[in-house]
Amino acid sequence: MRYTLRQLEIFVAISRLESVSKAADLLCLSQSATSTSLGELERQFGIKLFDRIGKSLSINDAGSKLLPQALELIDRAKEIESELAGYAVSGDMHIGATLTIGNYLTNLLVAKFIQNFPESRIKLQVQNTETIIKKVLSHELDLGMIEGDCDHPDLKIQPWIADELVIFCGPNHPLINKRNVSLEDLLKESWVLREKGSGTRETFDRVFKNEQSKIDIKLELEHTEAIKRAVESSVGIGCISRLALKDELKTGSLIALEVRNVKLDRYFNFLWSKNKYQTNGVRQFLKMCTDMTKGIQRSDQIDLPLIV
Amino acid sequence: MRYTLRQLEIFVAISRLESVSKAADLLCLSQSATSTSLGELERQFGIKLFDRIGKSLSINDAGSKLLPQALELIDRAKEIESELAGYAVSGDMHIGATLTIGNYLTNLLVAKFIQNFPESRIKLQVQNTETIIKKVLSHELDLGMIEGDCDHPDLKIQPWIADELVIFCGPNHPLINKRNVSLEDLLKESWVLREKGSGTRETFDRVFKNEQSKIDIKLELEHTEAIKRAVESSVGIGCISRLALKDELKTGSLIALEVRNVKLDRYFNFLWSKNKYQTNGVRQFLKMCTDMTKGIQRSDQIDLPLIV
DNA sequence: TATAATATATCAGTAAAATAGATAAGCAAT
DNA sequence: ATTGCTTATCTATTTTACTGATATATTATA
Repeated sequence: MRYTLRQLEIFVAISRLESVSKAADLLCLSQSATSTSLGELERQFGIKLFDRIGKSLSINDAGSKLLPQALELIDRAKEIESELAGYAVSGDMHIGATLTIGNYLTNLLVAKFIQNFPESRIKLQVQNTETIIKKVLSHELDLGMIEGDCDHPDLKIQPWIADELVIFCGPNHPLINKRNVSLEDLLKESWVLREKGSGTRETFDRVFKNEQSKIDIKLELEHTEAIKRAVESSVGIGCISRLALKDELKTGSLIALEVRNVKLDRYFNFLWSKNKYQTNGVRQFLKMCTDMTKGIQRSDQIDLPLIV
Repeated sequence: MRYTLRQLEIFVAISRLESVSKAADLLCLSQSATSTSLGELERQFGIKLFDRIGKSLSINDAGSKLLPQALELIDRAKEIESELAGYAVSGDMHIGATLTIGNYLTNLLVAKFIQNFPESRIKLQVQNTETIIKKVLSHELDLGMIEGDCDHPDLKIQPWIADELVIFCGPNHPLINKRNVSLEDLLKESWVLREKGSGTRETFDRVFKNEQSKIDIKLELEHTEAIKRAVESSVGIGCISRLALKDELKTGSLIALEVRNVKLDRYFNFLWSKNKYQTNGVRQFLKMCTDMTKGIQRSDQIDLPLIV
C-alpha cells in the first residue's frame, strides 16, 4: 500500500473544486505541495487522473472512476478516526478513594489506565469516605471509590467488587491454636482498629453493634500498615481488609482468625454525582475496573502483578 | 487525516501475529520500524492498542475495536489500488497506421495517450495498408489503423470515423470558377495521385473503376505533402483526404472541387488479430480514440489543438 | 496586440517522517 | 546464572512532505 489517505483527501479536494490552487487554500496547504501530492498519487498509480487543458484541470476517465471510491474510503477512515477519538481520553480526571482502596488498588488501576490512555492525566486523592462523598457532591471529584453504602439522592452508587474484613493476630498469639474462635473469645482480647469515620471501622461497628461496649479498643490508627505493625508487636488483635493483609497472610507473619458466625463482608463501590456529566475518561475508567474484576469474587484475588 | 494506510497495515499484521518481530518479518521491515510505526499510530489516536505484558503484546479493548475496521478499510484500499492498476497501462505497445492516419492523427493520439498513461511506451509504425495487415496478422503489431476494409478471418475490423477524399487543384486552376464540376471535366485533367497499394489510391480506383483507362496520371507520389506541393505547382489536380488538406483549404492555397455525383467516402478502421490477447493498453487506446470522436462526423473535424 | 492576471508545474531548500542498525531492558526457559 | 527471545529506544540516514520562489502557459483586459 503505497498511497496515503492524505493523498486521496487532496485528490478529492482538487476534484471537487476542479482547481489545485483552490484546493490548496481549502486544505491550508501551499499550491506547490498540493500539486506535488496529486502528481505523486498519479505517479504511484501510473495514470493521470486529470486532463491538463491549458491552465485548468478536468477530471478524466480514471479520475472519475477513483473519485467516488476515494470519497467512500475517506469517509470510512474518518469514521474510524472519530470513533477512536471518542474512545480516547484526554485532559484531567479527579478520582478519590478511601485509604484501603487507594493504597492497595487505585494506584495500580491508575497506572494501568495511564498506560492505556497516555493523553489522560489523573489526580488521585486518598481520603476518608466522608470527605470523598462531600467532594463528589461538590463536583471536585469526577469519581469516588468507597467501601460500603451511601444513599444521597444526588449520588449514584455502583458496586464494584466484594471485600472481606479479617480479624487477625500476631504469629505468637494463643488464639491461633484454637480451631473455631467464638465471639466470647474475641471479647476477651485487646483491639487495634481503624479510627471512627473510616469505612473499615463502620463495617466493624455495624457487625459488632450489640457488643460495642464490651470491645476493648487499645489503639485507634489511621493507617492499615500501622495497625499491622501494632498487631505484630502484640498490642492486640486487629481487623482490616483481607486485601491489605494479603502478603502477611501468605508469609505467615500475621494470622487470620476464623470466627464462628461472624461475617465482615462489604462491597467496594463507585460513586459519582448524578448531576455531573460523566466524562469519557470516567466511563473508560469504570469499564477498565469492571473488566479487570471479571471472574474474580473478592478484592484480594485481584492479581496485582498482572496490572502493572 | 493524520494516520496512514500503511500504519493500519502494520497494526493489522501485529494484531494477527500478536508479535512485533513476526510482523516485521512478514512486512519485510525492521523490528524497530515496526515498533515505531505502531507507537506512532497509538500516539496519534491517543490510545494504546495493545497491553504490554512482559515481553509480549496482547490486543486490548481499543485495539479489538479498531482491528475489524482497519481490515475493512485496507481491503477497500487494496480493491481501489488493483482496480486502478487494471486501468493503468505499462510496457510496450506496437501500433501501426497508414500514412494518412499516421501523419495527421496517430502521432497526436499517441501524445495524448502517453500523457494519460505515463508508464506506457508506444512504438508507432507508419506504413502502407498491406504491410500493416501483415504485421497485425503476425502479431508484430498490437493494433493497426487503416483506411478501408479488410476481411481476413483472423482479423477483427472496427470502424472508427468517416473520412472523405477531396479532389482539389491549385488556386489558379481554371476549374475553380466552375460551379459544379462534372466527371467529364475531370477526365480532361492531369492527375497527381498516391501510389498503387495505398488506401487512398484504392478508394480512388474503386470510385473511378469505370473511367480508369481515361485518367491521365501524371505523377504518383507516396506522400500527401508531396502531392499538395505538386498540385500547387500546377502539375495537375489531386485527390487526398480532406484531413490532410485542412490547413490549405482554410488558407485558400489549395481549392476543393465539388464534383457532381462523386462521393469519395470511406472509414478509418481499427484492426487487430482475433488470436492475440487484447492488452489493457490496446483497450484503453481504443477507448480514448472513440471517446475523442464522440459527436464528430468526419476525420477533419477532430480538433487537433485540443488533443495536445 | 501588448499587458496584466491567473493557474499549474517545477526547482531549491528545509522540516518532518520512516527506516535501519545497535543496544538496553524485561521475561522465560533452561 | 546463563541463554535466548521480545519490545522499546537511541542515533544516524534516507525518504517524503512542505514552503517559497520561479518558470511556463493561458485567459482576460486595456
